[in-house]
This record gives sequence, C-alpha cells and structure tokens, in this order.
Amino acid sequence: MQRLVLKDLPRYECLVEAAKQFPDLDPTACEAFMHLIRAGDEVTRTMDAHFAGHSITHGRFIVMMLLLEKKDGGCPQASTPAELASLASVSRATITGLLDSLERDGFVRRDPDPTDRRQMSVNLTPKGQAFMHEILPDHFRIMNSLMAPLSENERKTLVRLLGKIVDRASEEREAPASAGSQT
Amino acid sequence: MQRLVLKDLPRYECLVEAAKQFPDLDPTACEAFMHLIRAGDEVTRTMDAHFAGHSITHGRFIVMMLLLEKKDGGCPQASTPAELASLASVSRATITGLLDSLERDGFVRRDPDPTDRRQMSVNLTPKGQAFMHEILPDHFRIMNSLMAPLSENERKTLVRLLGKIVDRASEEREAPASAGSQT
DNA sequence: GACTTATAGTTAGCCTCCTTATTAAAAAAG
DNA sequence: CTTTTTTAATAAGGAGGCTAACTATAAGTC
Repeated sequence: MQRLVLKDLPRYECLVEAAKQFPDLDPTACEAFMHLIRAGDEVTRTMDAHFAGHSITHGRFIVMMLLLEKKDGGCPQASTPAELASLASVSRATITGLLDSLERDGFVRRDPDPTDRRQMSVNLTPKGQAFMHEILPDHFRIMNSLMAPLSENERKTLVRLLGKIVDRASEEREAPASAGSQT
Repeated sequence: MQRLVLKDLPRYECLVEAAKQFPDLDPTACEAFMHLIRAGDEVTRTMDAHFAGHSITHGRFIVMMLLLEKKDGGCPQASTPAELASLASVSRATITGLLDSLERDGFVRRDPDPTDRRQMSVNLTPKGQAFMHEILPDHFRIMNSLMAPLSENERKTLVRLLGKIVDRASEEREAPASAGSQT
C-alpha cells in the first residue's frame, strides 16, 4: 500500500516566504516534519516493494512477525486476535480480515483455546514459518542497506530524536495543540 | 488512513538475541529502522486525527496544498492532474478519484485548458482556498508542537540524517540489495 | 493531408486496509 | 440463575491505491 506523499519537498527559503503569510508556520519545525513524513514513506515504499516481490503485504507481514518466535521475552508477541489488534494498533475486525487471508494462504492456523472457548489461538503453520525464515534475511539486509549511510553514533542520535517526537505525539493526541496550547 | 504498525518496539536486547538466529540482522540498523517507521506513523496519525476533525483526508489535503498559492517559486505546485500525480507520486487514476471527491465538495474546479484541449486546469475554488486558510494555522501549530522537544540544532541534525536515508532508499529501489549487495 | 505515435484524462474493475455496528458464544460477577 | 463483560466473527461501507483499456487531442512523419 502506497501513501500519497510529496516527491519534492519545498525549499527552505520557500518555507520562510510562506511563513510571512502564515505566522504560525515555523520553518525549521515544518522542514523537520516534512522530512520525517517523507523518510518514513520512502522507507515504507522500499519495504513494500520487497514484500510485493513475495506476494505479501505490510499488514500480513507484521501479523506474522507478531506470531513468530513466541518463546522470546522482550519481543512483542501475540497469540490471539485481540492481542494482535492491540499490538498492531488496529481494530479486531481488521485483524480478522488479515487472518482470513493468511489462513487462506496456509500461513497461519486458528486453533480453539482449550481453557477459554471464546478465544482463538493463532499460530504460524510450518509453511508460514518457512516463509518468514525465507524472507527475513532479505528484509534485514534491506534495513542494513537503508541505514548504511549512518554511523553507529548517528543511528543512536536518530533513535533519540525520533523517540522525543514519538513521545510528544502521544501527548499531543491526548491534549491537542489545536487551540493554541503550544508547548 | 491509519497504517498497521507496532505499538511497542522490541527492546534492543531482544534484537541482539534475535541476531543470533538471523546473522543478517544488524541490531542498530534494525532499531533505527523501526523507530523511523514508527515515528513517521505516529506523526501521520496525529495529523490524520486533525484532518478527520475537519472532514478531510491526507490525500485530499496534499492535493489542495499542491494547488495552493501557485505564484510562489520554490514550492512544488501543480495545475493539471498529470502534474499532481507526478508530484504526489501516485497514478493519474488516483488523482482523478481525489479530484472527483474534492470537486463534489466544491473545493476545486476543473477548467478546460484553452491551448491544449486534452489538458484540464485544476484550481481551488474560493471555498477551497478559504478552507485551507482556515485549517493551515492549526496544521502548522501541530507541526510546531510535535517538533517542540527538538532544539534548532537537533532539527538540523534530524533533517540531515533523514536526508541520507531518503537518498539511500531511492538508490535502493533502483538496485535492490536483496541479492546481498550490501553497501 | 493522411497515418502513426504520444499524451491527458477518465472509466472500469479489482485489491488492501481500515472503520463501526451487530451477533453469538463464553466467561465472570452478582 | 441472571446480568454484565469479553472475545471473535460478520456485515456493510469507505478511502485510496493499482492496472488496463478507452476517448480525445496533439504532434510528428511521410
């Protein structure tokens, strides 16, 4: 799934110019914001291109990742549709649809839970596991390639800066700044 | 439009653990990659929430941005469906659909081009312009709020690092690293 | 001028992903 | 037991993306 996004970002001087018309426009904030949106999109497109070559989609991949390697601690992992929905930040109905398609392709199986008969226990089939083990090495190599231009220090810095923004974004959604409550 | 994304990222130690199973997994690259995906998504969701409050969508907003203020140089701007498609990195058919809905809402108008009768000249209506001028200040304030935790220097750094990744991503799509051509 | 090729936009059909609202079953609380 | 809560699935709907095919126009070639 692609997302419509600007191919060419406005030059910084253009933002400064636009700020004359819109006093609320902070050129450096706007520039950082647009670069973030675009970088996320570019990276997403690169991955989607890889997925498409394997007849899978982003959504299905994430679901299978959450089902992979349940034994580990520390990695998010899920066993039921409700857990998957929560971990992936989508509705349960969305997960039902994704599981339907994954089950149709033979990648996952829904088993009844013996202790709670409302719940389903979702599991990767051997075919699903084999599929993941087949595509993951390439997946990681693409990540490496995308991050190759950054030194270890730069990666740390990037993670730190993005973390600040993510934290701010979750606050923002609780208490929107629309009314002018600029921090 | 939301995109399915991991709510909780794996801890770094978990990546190191997983790397034992997948030799291609570089923990720092993977960590940076996931933070980037998630930050882009969080920021996008925040904006989408704002758009939803004004009964507009991301795609329609971008189209209207491209139509706004045509006189400026330096800012990407478009007049025809084909230009919009190119600048927004989507197919012409997608633009047709977006313009249909924008026209239905009275935000844009398609005028025939007098010189080339194949082309259409797309323009914001006064209602469309008023709408943009109504929502843009809030839009910019949200950007400011999201970027508030970053100093001017940090913003510059972020833009620089993201730029490297974007450049790398476009190379990547031309010459995929799947075959092991790691840079 | 007539033929061929290229371009602009729309249309049609299809897909994924996401939503809310409803239903049915099971579990938990009283 | 009855009521409330929870789980999962289903149904209906929408946005937004794609390709392929079609129409109309323009432009290039002989």
